[in-house]
Order: sequence, then C-alpha cells, then structure tokens
Amino acid sequence: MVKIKDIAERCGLSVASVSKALHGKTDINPKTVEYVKKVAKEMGYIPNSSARMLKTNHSYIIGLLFIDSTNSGLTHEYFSIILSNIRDECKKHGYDITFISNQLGKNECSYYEHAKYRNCDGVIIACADFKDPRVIEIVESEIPTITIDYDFNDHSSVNSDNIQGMKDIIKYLYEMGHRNIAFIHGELTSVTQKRIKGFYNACSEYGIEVNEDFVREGRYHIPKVSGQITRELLQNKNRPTVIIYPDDYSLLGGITEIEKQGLRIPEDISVVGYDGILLSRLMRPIFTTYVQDAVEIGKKASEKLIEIIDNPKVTLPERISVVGKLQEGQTVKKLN
Amino acid sequence: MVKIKDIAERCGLSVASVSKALHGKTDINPKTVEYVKKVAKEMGYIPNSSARMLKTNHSYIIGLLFIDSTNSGLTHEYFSIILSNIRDECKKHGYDITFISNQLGKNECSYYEHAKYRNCDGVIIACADFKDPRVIEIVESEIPTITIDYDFNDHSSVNSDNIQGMKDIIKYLYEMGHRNIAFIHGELTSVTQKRIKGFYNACSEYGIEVNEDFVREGRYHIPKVSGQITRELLQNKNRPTVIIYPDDYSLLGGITEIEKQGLRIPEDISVVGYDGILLSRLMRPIFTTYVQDAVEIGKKASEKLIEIIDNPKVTLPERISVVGKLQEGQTVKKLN
DNA sequence: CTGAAAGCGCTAACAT
DNA sequence: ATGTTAGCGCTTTCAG
Repeated sequence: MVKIKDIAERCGLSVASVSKALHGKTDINPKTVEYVKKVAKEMGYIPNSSARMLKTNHSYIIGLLFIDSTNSGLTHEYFSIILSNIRDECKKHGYDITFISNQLGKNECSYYEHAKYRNCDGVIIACADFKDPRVIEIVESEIPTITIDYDFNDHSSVNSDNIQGMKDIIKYLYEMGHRNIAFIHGELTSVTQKRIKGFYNACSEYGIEVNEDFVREGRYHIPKVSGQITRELLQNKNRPTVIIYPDDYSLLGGITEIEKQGLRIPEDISVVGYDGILLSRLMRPIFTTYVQDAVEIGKKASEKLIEIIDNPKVTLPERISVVGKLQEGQTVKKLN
Repeated sequence: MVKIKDIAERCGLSVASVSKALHGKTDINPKTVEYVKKVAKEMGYIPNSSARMLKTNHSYIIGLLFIDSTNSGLTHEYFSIILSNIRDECKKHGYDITFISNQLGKNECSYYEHAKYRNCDGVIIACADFKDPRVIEIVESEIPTITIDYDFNDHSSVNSDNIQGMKDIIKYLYEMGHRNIAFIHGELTSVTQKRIKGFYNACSEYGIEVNEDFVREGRYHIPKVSGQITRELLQNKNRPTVIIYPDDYSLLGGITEIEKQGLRIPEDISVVGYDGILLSRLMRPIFTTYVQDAVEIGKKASEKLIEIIDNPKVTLPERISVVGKLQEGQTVKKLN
C-alpha cells in the first residue's frame, strides 16, 4: 500500500509537505501541489481513513439506527426509500454510512458504544423503539443525532406530517360527501397518536360526528388484522361509507375482505390507505391514499445532521416537518 | 474519551498488560484480567476502531455495492431483503457494513479506492453493472469479494437459481395442461439469460413447442411495458393459455391489462410471476410465482465472504446456488 | 514555502 | 506474568 511517506521520498519532499499538497493547503507552492498530486496519482495513492480519523477525530461516517422489531424495518418501502435517500445525500456531502447495532465483535454493547467505537460523527435514528433506554442514551449523548418520526426534547427531528396527512384525508372525504367514517389505526405509537389527533381535529373542524365504535386499533402492515376488523365493521347495520386504513398493505387486506363479502369498491364502500407505496399506483382501482414524502424525509434528515456536525454550537434543535400529498386515486366514491 | 492508558494508570499496569487483559489473552493472570475488565467497565472504556485498524490491518468492515441504476436497488423487495440479511449475518460475526460508492470526500473515486480508503475486509457486490470496469477492477483486486447473481471467473458468487426457477415453472404449467406458453422476460442481463435458457431447456424436456412470437423482451419492474406486451399477445388469434412475466410487479401490469380486456384470471388466461414478493401473497387471486430465497442469498453471501476473509488462502472460489420454490397460488388454471 | 517532530490509541514483538 | 518499545499512516503545530 503506497502511503504519504512513499510519495514524499519520490518527490524529494517531507511527508508534511505532501500532506499539505494533497489537501491543497495555501501555504505551499502551487507547482509543488500539482507535482505531488500527479505523483500520488501515478503511484496509486489511496489515503487511509483510520489514520486520518485517529488524528483528526473526524470520521465522515454517519451511523444509522434501523432496528426492525418485527423484521420489517429495511424491507418496508417507506424505510427503504428513506435509507436510499440518506445514503445518496450523505454521499453528496462526502459521508459514508454504517448501521449501528448492539453487537461489538463477539460482545453485546449499547448503540452508543457501537457508534463511539466506529467514531460516528453523527447518528440518524430512523426506526427504533424510542422508549428503549439504549436509544435514549445515544440521543442524550454528545453524539449529534437526528430522529425520524419522533421528537425528543431539545433534539432535532424530521417528521412526516401525520396530522396534516389525516386532515387532508378527512377534508377530501368530507368534500366527497362522506360523513360516516371508520378509522382503523395502527398500534399506539407516537405516529399513530398524531394521526388519531389529526383525525379527530379534522372531523370536528368539518362537523363530522365520530362514531367511537368505528375508530379501531389494528396493526400496521398486517392485512389479516385489518381484514378482520373490516369484516366487523361491515356487519354493522349502519355501516360506514368509508374506511381509513393504517397503511396501504392493510388497505389491501381490507379490500380482499370487502370483495369477499361481495361488495364493490368504491360503489358500495370507499376505502383509503396511507403511505402511497408504489403498489398503490399499480392497483386497479388506484388507491386513494396519503403519499408520505420519504425521499424528502431521508434527504432532510441527512442535511440537518450534517449541518449539526459542521456547526455543533451554532445549530439549534429544529423539528422539521415534511408534508406529503393526497393521492386521490379511485377508491373513494362521491356521494349524492 | 477514556483510553487504555487511563485504565493502565488506574490499575497500576502497563498499557500492554491492559490490552492483553481486555482481549483475554492467555499470558496474563486471570485475576488481572478480571480486575482490568472491571475497571474498564467502570471507567466506561470504549475501544477505538481506527487505532485498532491502523495497527491490525483488519477493520471488521464489509463494503456493500448496491448500485441502483433506476430500477433495481435498495427499494426493491428482493434487494432490501438481501441487504437486511447481509446486515444481520455480518452483525452475528462482529462485522459492520458500509456502502461503497464512487465518492470520496469531495472527489470522485473508483469503488476500489473507496473500499480501500475505508479498509474494507471484503466487499459484497449485490447489484451493480457487472460490465462496468470499476466493478471489474474491485473484483480483480486483492480485496475479497463475492457477487450476487453474477459469476466472475475464479471468484465466489451466490446465485439465485434462475434456471431451476424457470424449470419449476414450466414443469408446473405442463402438469396443469398448458402447451401454449408466452414468456415475457426482462432486459438481457445474465440473470435473464439464465431464465431464458431454463425456459427453453424445460420446454424441450417436456416436449412443449415454443412459439418464438410469444417470447418477448419486456422490462423488469415496469408494469406498463408488460401491460403493453400483454395486449399484443392477447390480440393473437391463437393466443397463449398462459403468460410468464419477469417479476411480480410486471405481472401486476399484465393483470391490469388482462382485466381491462374483460378477461378473467385464471379462467380465461393464466399468468405467472417471478420473485414471490409479499404482495404476491396478499393479492387475490394469490399469484402463481417463483419465490426467490432472498433471505438465504443474503446470509450465504455474508457467510462465504467472511469465510474467505478468515481463510484467504484456503478458501476456494465457489458458486453457491440458492434455490427458491414455486408458489402455486391461484393464477394458473388447470386445463382439460 | 518547506521540514522536523510529536502524537492520535492501539497492538504485538520482544524483553524481563 | 508483566513491561518496554516500536510503529501503523496521517495531520498539524512550530521552527526555519
């Protein structure tokens, strides 16, 4: 492996000068810079990040916390788009990314320890159990962090605007003439709570009376569960004119059940999803769903974190909200 | 940051002894080991990987090449499952992963340079343009690599068994009485070539006469394209009894077109997908498709690479084939 | 403008 | 069983 020392010898310079030249510092002869760079290239010089890191305490590595409790994290489209865009945005700024786990060699460790071990300049917490003491530990540590879809006090976060999302859905349903709305939401995470809040606020705003029996807890990404709840909702004599699902996969489960009951969508009953995954646009009828802007969420999280890393003192905690947009689709019928 | 020297001072030992104790070496008093470990824990010692790497030339980092040229990449379920399982398997062995790109700080670089810069012990090439000189460069370098779904001479690879996949499909179709089979395949990658080969071989084996007009090139993951080709196939007077698609998303495009033409699946025409993504099991009718074992592919790739890293001399290049299984589903009709 | 030298934190010969 | 020491490759004062 060719190193700076080798270049120095070949150029008849000191390692210090070569290092400076390679970094284009100003206190060095431009011709020397040019010469050194040329020789370095010829010799196939590749810097060694470990040596650099050891000296500078700056790794240009960003740690990622993507913990899939149910083996679902990375494989869900929402998160994989976020990941993909974090990667691209970090790359643009010269940062690499690595996953943070609770494993260090043969031993267990905390997320903080792992991130420290790898000298991460910052950590993006994309999906994790935010109540986990080990997650809290890293957030409250000196490592800059940014959370996605969760707010810690005095820490920056990027949030998909779930309140607005529900409001947009309700507004659309209202305009389409729906007044008898069922809402199946996911397990009670903070995201879910925001959606529930948005749901009630919007209903109240539009003077829609909420039937509490029609607000039901399901499970994210488990079509069977929403299918079952759908069946129960349909049995109601005064059944809802529209059902809102926690996500597009759940919506699919609902659709399956509805069709099994011999009902047509949207003629007999309307349905709405959430997320706006690719599938929602490929299905016929096209799903009415709220498209979360996962691309922007990934980008913003990376940008903000890098901003904090670059200006640790100056940067204030910020809660960035990323709005999505309603995909009207074809699964909601206009009433009257 | 507490370092070995701090522990040494506190324990009244040399840094060498502390280092040995921390690694549980044998030439050190067990009581000392215990004591040192206790003190290290108390002081919150976290090793520094850069220093370690610099000294040992062993990073415990595996580089990942996941280049998404538009259609493939992180957001496709097949690859995200592979990624997820690479991550888990590497973690199990104490390895971390990082993405390799062509960006090094502010400058462009080759994949090899990037991997070298980060001292990757090995690289998994999961999706990339295998004809790209920069991909070839890293494969032919001294860095251990393993490719997924592509074979380089004298290099290890893990392959989803595409030939077997097609054979299983044809066998099933044959048993279901189909003799007039259309096959829409993806753009001509090496994977596609294997599938085509498997298709022809199997047809010949079962005495199925292939109508060349019914073997068509489509595009992976572009439902519209397969929809268009489907339409053309349906216009044929002696139209096929079954259409095989390059993937499940494409199949969805085909289904949309078929239903638009007022035909029913599988009563009027049968269809078959490839991949076996989650969606294929949620749709009604359930897709008949070949389920690739992405979990196993990710695991095997990691295992094999780590084996090569651990035994660079001993390990022979190996082409590992991972078979999937046919999901019979409900989109193929039994004829006669 | 260039160079000498210190040192980042750690490991592993090689003493003792 | 423990300690001494050199050095991994790099950056960065500080001196010239």
